[in-house]
Amino acid sequence: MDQKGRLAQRILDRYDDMPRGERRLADLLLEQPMAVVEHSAARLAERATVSKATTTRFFQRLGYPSFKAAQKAAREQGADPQPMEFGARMHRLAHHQMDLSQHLQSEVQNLVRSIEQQRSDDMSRAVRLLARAEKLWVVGFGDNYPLAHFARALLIKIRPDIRMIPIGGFSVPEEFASISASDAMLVFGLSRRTSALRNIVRSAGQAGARMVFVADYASQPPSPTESVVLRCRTVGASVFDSPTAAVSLMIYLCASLASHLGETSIERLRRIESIHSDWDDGRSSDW
Amino acid sequence: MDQKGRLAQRILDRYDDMPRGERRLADLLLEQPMAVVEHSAARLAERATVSKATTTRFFQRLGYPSFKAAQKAAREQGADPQPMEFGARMHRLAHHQMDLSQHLQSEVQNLVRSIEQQRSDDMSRAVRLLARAEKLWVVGFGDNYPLAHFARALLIKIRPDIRMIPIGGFSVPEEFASISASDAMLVFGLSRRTSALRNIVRSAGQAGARMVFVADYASQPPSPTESVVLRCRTVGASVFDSPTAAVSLMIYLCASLASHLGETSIERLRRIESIHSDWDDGRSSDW
DNA sequence: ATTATTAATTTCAGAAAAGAAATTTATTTG
DNA sequence: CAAATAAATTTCTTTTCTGAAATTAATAAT
Repeated sequence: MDQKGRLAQRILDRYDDMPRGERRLADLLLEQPMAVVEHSAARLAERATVSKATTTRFFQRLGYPSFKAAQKAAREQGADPQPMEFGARMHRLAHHQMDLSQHLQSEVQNLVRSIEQQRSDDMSRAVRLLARAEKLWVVGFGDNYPLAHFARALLIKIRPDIRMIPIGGFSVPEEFASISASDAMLVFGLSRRTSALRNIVRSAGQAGARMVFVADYASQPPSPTESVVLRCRTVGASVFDSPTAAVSLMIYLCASLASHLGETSIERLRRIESIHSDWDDGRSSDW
Repeated sequence: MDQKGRLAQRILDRYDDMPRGERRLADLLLEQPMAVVEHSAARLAERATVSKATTTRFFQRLGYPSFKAAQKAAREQGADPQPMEFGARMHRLAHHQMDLSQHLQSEVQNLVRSIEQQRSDDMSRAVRLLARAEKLWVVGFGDNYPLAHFARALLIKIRPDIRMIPIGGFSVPEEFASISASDAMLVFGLSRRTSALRNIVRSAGQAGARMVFVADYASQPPSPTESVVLRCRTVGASVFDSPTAAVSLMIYLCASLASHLGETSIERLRRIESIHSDWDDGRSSDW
């Protein structure tokens, strides 16, 4: 009935009733979607510490006639986006009534799964990387802009020199010119990635800046050395993708960063708080 | 140092090598941490569609001598996180109790509680109100600005005439002057509410505009007739308040609105999608 | 205190999963 | 084209998981 989706989609669809070994493969492939085209089935098995037999069964369970078939499909769709998704969403919008509990379930799953899958050393690498940076660039275009904005609002509370890209209506290259090898960049690339984003990432890489990518499972960010990829599940119960898990992860990331920075950031938070109360930006309960 | 970990922590520790049935229980308990004290082992089994035997084994695998022991431990440790004052937060930050599983639990609780408490007729009133409006104003200052921005990004996909306040560096009254009685306003007032916000709300009320407030539980928005208050839990596990639930609620609200608007919004979404692909703002999986 | 009731654990047999090895299929090389 | 090699799949066996039923422990009622 349903259109055969991308590999990641198929995995998520069946994730809940996969046995342990297959789940290991699932996790591996969600984390590294390219692995399926880059490695042999045997190598995948090895990396997931699972037998070759299990690997074969895994791809069969996903509905592929064979591993090769899955690999081929992935290779073809790899550069190509998922073509049918939009139509499917419209269909769902038109016919399904929105159901809060369904939404809740989906959201909680996004959260739980995203956080479950998070490698704690990735997280702490990200924190160290952001802490060490001289200037910190926060980048997000289109739908990712509010997310970037949100992250910046958190970051600016705990350390100085946080810059947004894009900003106002200013031309990006002019602003971006001042990036240096001692800087770090927090890049939001959920769902749609514009060429502007690609350009920036490339330039930042050339400038030698470290990067933290916030991505969904479907995408494959570049991974230069010393960059970190934080993946979020963004499945939406209806028309829209959900950045909820990404937001949540940012809160955790920033809290960790604050903790890592220690007294410096505490002092900064205090100062901000005191300025606020000077200005009487109320925390009172009435509006 | 730390006592035996919290339930959620233990679950996450072992999650990766849990068999399927136990994972069902794990998911259930991560999503509803209170379930372990509120229900019997048999009831948990039932809710996770798993046998009682599995439930027993599950808690044993987690290292508890028995289900009862786990329940007792949860009851003692389990009082859910209360909002803390600034000082307490600083203290916690300084003493570095950053724990992913705690964050997760707090976030899921925020989500679940926020959505559970939502009166469904409030939701649909909000939808109708936003659907009927001629122009739609989205308002959020300070920390609420990214949220407002995010909401606007969703709304503009499904209907025209969405205005942000504040915008750019423009003076608010000048922009705001064009509000009319046939307009509606979506107002974000989580945590800190500035005087600018109060002013706007007052003026909008005088102009006769309908309003949807997104507020936390601590605050008491004004409630003129025909306005709706959507409350969100924003308790953070660490330094920062968490707008996660608010984000999620906005997604639902906007999806419902899209559904309510029907063909109009579908058409609009299609147009947007097609413009995107014209411009080749890629949905490709590479960066 | 004894019994009745309910809840949790253990036992046990059948089902599912997983790996090793055998087999088949594809690919390379002579 | 055949043989050799490599890769994927199946088969077969062992191990792990699971639920039903039996057992034991806890709680309530008399």
